[in-house]
Amino acid sequence: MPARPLPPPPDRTPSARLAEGPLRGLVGYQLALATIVTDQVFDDRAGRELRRVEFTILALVHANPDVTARQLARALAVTPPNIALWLERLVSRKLVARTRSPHDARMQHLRLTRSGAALVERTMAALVEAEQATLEAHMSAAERAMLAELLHKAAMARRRAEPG
Amino acid sequence: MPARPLPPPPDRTPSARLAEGPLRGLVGYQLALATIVTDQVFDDRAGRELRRVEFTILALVHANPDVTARQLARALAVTPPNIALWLERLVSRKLVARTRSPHDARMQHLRLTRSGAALVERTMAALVEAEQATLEAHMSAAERAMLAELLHKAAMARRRAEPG
DNA sequence: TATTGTTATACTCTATAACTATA
DNA sequence: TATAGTTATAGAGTATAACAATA
Repeated sequence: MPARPLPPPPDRTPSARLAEGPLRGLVGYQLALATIVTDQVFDDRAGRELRRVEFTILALVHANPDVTARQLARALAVTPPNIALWLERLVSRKLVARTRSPHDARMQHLRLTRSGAALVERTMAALVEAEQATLEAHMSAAERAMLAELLHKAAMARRRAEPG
Repeated sequence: MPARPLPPPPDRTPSARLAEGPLRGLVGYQLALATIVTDQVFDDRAGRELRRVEFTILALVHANPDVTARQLARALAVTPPNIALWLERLVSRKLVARTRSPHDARMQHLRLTRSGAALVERTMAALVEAEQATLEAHMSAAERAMLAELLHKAAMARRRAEPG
């Protein structure tokens, strides 16, 4: 029979065509490789204006007006000192506004400024579009939605490190 | 009607119950949160012996005997200087053996030592078991397999930074 | 001249501990 | 005594540039 170019074997890493072996079914490993793609998407479309953590903080504050730093830290599994550092940068860029809680002066409530809201909305739209454009060659819209849904379920398995 | 405890609204972050808003469908965001879970799994079950990158390198070398450092760097999107650092640590722990290529003396082929192979096999089994135990309350085995499959598809969308 | 791998180095990000202010 | 937030600081990880050896 005539020679023909062999199709590359399945179950191989992107970019280097290495066999994955038992890594193939390991969720943690596949997460790490998929994250390379979404990190590229973010860096291309938003990396000049925001870090990934910064974007996520802005988006969560946008969806949860008057959230506190502690709540953000828990949601993102970032330590309180580090949340304080990121918030400091966002506040100094006038993207986030802090106000002391009238009920408990230890807490401060966070809100986006007008420019913060504009930035996060613009960035969100760009990222949704870029994710779609990047992934659509390899998976359908339904598969993308299913992926986000399954990731959400997996994320719910997080062990609680701190109370409340 | 009688008061009853309200069920928590859906589409909220783990651990802090923040609304996700449009983040809900953003694959990159859900990846980051799901990664928190698998990182916990890894740290609990393997973190005392190996870093995540180290485990992945060992597993890829195991599945691809005589792979080169450059191939590993491409597969994992790690820069060549950093792969050299990780390999140096693994070689000094006698988990990986380097041999110069007879065909091209610039390259070196990597293989696991006996103890490297034993370690990666033991760790792999522990991680598979721990992932299952951690995720099974929130998703079925079929959903886990689907998740790994969709992640693999997403990972294939990686943009090539360097030639072949 | 290009490629593999390494060394040197600076930078970013993170974690831990200690501190202030409030409850 | 506990909690929210911050400051100080050390460590881990990463990236860039420059270099050596080989092709």
